[in-house]
Amino acid sequence: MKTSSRSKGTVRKETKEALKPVDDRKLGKRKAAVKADKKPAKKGKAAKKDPNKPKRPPSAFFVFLEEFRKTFKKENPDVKGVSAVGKAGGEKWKSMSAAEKAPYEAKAAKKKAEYGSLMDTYNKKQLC
DNA sequence: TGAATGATTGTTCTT
DNA sequence: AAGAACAATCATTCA
Repeated sequence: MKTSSRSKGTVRKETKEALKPVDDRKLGKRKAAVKADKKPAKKGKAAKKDPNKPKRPPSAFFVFLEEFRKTFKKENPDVKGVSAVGKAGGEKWKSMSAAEKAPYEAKAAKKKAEYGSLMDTYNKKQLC
């Protein structure tokens, strides 16, 4: 459903240039396919480049995943690995309708608002 | 023993 | 406009 969730207005029309740059991500291996190859998602600190850089708020998908993980693990206590929940969650996420994602998006929207505030502070620091 | 990885999508920043 | 990077989780795995 591309129903376009871009109701934000960021891109009003942009003609047909961004009609669909690429949607065949194949979802096979996001590692090198989606991005070159950089995932310092270590446990310590992934990006400690900027001390004031606020962490990005969890997206609607993450919010849903957070709750989904509990349910999934609860019904599948034998599940091993985060990829299992990730795949299951991603599959279900796509199966969900906009109405179902609404509450999750609402939360994500709120996070974005708070993140915006932090960004303002971060911007001031960067501004020298 | 300890640190790193893998997998999901989304959002946001940076160029 | 387009690309690149990172957000959480947790069992498994390499040295």
